[in-house]
Amino acid sequence: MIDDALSFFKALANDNRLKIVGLLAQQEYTGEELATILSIQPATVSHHLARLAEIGLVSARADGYYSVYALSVERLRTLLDEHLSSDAFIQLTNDLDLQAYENQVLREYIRPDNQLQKIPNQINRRKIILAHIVRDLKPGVRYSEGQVDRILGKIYDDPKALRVELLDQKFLTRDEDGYWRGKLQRSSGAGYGIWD
Amino acid sequence: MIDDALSFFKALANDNRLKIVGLLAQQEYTGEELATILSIQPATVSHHLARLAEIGLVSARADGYYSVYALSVERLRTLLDEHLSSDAFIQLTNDLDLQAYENQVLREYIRPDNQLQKIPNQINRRKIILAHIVRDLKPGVRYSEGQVDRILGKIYDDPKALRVELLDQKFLTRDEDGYWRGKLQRSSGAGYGIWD
DNA sequence: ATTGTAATTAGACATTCTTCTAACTATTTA
DNA sequence: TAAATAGTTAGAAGAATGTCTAATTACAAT
Repeated sequence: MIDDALSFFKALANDNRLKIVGLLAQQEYTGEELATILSIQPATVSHHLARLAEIGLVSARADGYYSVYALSVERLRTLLDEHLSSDAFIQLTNDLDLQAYENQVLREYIRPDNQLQKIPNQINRRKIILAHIVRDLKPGVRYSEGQVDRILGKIYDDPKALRVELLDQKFLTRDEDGYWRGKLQRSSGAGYGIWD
Repeated sequence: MIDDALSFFKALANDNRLKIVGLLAQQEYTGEELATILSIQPATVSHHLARLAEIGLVSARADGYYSVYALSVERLRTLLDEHLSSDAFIQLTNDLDLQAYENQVLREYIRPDNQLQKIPNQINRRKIILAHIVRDLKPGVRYSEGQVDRILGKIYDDPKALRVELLDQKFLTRDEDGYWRGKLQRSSGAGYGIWD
């Protein structure tokens, strides 16, 4: 997936290869002609053509002892569609663990026995911890203050402080009838798509 | 022109930078988060973000001692338009001397005193020479065989051979009333555009 | 004020890439 | 058949790139 995109951009990330594509976009050329126009050695042209051929952008046809090179317009269209479509950029992250940072922060503050060591100072990390902890409350259920503190007390020795933080950061809501869990929110900035 | 296209493709010709673009296409991230998700050092992330910022693809906003990075969607659209439009590829050749090969062949076979040394064996080169020589005849004018040979004789000691070649390769046409110059043709394969 | 954190920069090291020359193959022409 | 030509491949040298560590800057919290 990302390897294909990478091959595509790498293939075009060179001035002589870009020039070759530009030339072949207008007409066919032999290797000798390309070498002369670009002022480089035939061997170098061969190398660049091979790289362009790797992604199917260029094809060769034999003509006597000449090779005549042509741009594959079909393939160019396909490649542009594949790697520059609205989803293409997002799919570049397919193999990544998007939760890696959150998990790292959780491991840092919550011990293996599930005890919170300390409420993080930085708002960033605090939110990650709170978003995790609030999952101990069931959504849609209303809790008394005592119930909340009992639940929080199982993972931290100052449940009141934890409760206040959860309220401050809107992970927990209260009214005269008690507390309930708010909707989960992202830890980072709001997401948005490339093409709206 | 080509430098801009080159910067664009080079900026995206790296796996970690592609991943960063993919991540930022979905939401904002801090450098620390990117480093964790990509499993690389913050310094390396900084370096890649700087390269993406060079072409305006990424912008940073300060938030405390964090920098929050965002993809510039506007800029991405502009870049795609600029470098992948129908003309973009053709304009990559703007600074090239497209006649370099023809000129080299001409220099090889025609001496400074404008005398043709020899008719090239290879069809390729022969055509280039003939296309050049036929310009000694005015388009639209009808010549007798004697007139043709007199003109060709000024640059080559066997005008008859030259005349036959010009006819063979269709640079010259004849009927019962005489000879006339054919339309000029390209030396290489037929040109075609990318998007028809 | 001091300490801690995120980010950047400089510099070093290793890897990748570009280009060349030289050797070799395939094809054509004398 | 021998010589000439276009192209490819292998290998080497130099340039560019990616990544790291260490030092530095900017900001924030105790």
